[in-house]
Amino acid sequence: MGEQVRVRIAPSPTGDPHVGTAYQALFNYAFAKGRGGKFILRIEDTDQARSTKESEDAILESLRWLGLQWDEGPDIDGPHGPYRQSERLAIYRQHAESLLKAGHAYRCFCTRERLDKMRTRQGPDTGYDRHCRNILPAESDKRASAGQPFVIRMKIPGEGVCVFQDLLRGEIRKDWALVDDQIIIKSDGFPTYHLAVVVDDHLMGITHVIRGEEWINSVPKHVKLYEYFGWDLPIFCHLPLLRNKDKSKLSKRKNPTSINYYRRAGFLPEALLNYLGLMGWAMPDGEDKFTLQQMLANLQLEKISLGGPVFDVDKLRWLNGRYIREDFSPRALQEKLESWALNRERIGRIIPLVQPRLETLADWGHLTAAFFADEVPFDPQQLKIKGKAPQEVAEILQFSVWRLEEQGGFSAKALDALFRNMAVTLELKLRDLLAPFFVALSGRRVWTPLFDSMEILGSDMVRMRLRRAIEALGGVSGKKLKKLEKEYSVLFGRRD
RNA sequence: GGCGCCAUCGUCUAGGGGUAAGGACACCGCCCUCUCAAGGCGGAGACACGGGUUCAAUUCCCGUUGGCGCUACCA
Repeated sequence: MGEQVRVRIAPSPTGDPHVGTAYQALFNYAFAKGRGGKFILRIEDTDQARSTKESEDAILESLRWLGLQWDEGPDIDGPHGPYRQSERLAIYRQHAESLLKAGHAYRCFCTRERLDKMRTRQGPDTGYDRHCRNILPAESDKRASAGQPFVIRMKIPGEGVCVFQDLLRGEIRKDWALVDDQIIIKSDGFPTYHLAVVVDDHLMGITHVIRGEEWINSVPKHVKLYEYFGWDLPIFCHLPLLRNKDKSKLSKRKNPTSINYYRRAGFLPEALLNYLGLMGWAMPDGEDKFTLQQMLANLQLEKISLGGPVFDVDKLRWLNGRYIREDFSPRALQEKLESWALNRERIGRIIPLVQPRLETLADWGHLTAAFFADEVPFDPQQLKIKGKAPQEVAEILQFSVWRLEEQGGFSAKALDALFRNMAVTLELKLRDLLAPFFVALSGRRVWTPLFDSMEILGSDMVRMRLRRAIEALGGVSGKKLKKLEKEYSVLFGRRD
């Protein structure tokens, strides 16, 4: 009997809770629970600029909604806490110090300017030129204590080849010469992913590192760190990446990726989970519909197929339909509908908006339909702003999507300010600017007050409908997007 | 560009040296039916290409091509 299985999901709280996170969480969870192991949630918030508490809360909430309950996490203390990396800074610093002392790492005092210059000089292919690698320790200490800013880099061998095992792919090898002297502590004192993940996975007793394929190329860095620390390697298992229809990595521009969107659009957590379970894996009997319990009882990681699966909303809808038809009595469905949207709370928020516009009680139906829908049908011809070409309207909608993404809260008041500001910036009358939003969000030119309605609809659904409108206007191509981003940063300030 | 990973119907997949290459979504047709769904039945639809290995390759090996990913003081 080997040691107990311990796995983790380690999301970075930098945006909407992503279905890719749910996908990774599902396989980690099912693997651990299938063999009496533990499933740990760790928040990787080492990017100070992009991490937010709202995002973290949303991620926890959506994983709970899916029913993937963790055994240890930021809100459930365990023997290896804290489970938020920003609260573990001392641990990383201490480990970085030990590498420094052992000569496995060094301070790098290079400025951004020097690095930029170096890169343009030698092209983008070669990594850091190891300029600071040979600074004598005494000298390094002196400069550091003199207050000169620095990062800490790990030493990577100049030659030889790194060989490691991936549970699904077998042996993988990569020349050390192609690996960079990775920064492990940033100048703000925070660790980068590579240090933090290795230290935490070890300290938290993680036995199987199950994560996305995008990490394969950094495994050598991790392997080296394990070696420097004298720790045993966990088992690496890199899952394929979920894809858009065009096979690129699943992205919100081409697909709904926010778990909250699916929730709002009326998908059931068990159906979404089941669908995700079909990505790269199949039940032994080939049955498409299965419960989490059945999945964890049957999951064998080795059986996962490696072609990147395309996320097909149509099949998800079909599966979701099966759950609705097969697993609910009319009574149970009624309750489900009530908890989803047909409840006093939600209807209570809508009433004040429609009451002034009601001539008969029956007008309720068409006036509020958009609040209970996923897609709303609209006539693309009506997505107009006075004096603007359709393509310009699409660009303005794209700007608004970006602005809304940056928007912390989603209150009517904040939206009011946001759109007024946008109207001024774009030199448009608010009324003209808003016209296509009414159409995109409700399918009609007139609706209940926009900002209040948006608040009720929620950020995810609003942005989804705006993206659909952008598509209907011919979309924004990749090339065009770059240009637009520049324009955007001029008009509204930097965006990342 | 460099490096890494990957490759069965349009999509998700099963399979594996000798199969009629199986299932599901989507699509088409028929049945059921007050409509539409659902359901039933049927249809069309795949082993990327080229070399090996072998009595025999879709399956094993190599190459090509293609796709994706990584190439940040982001994860």
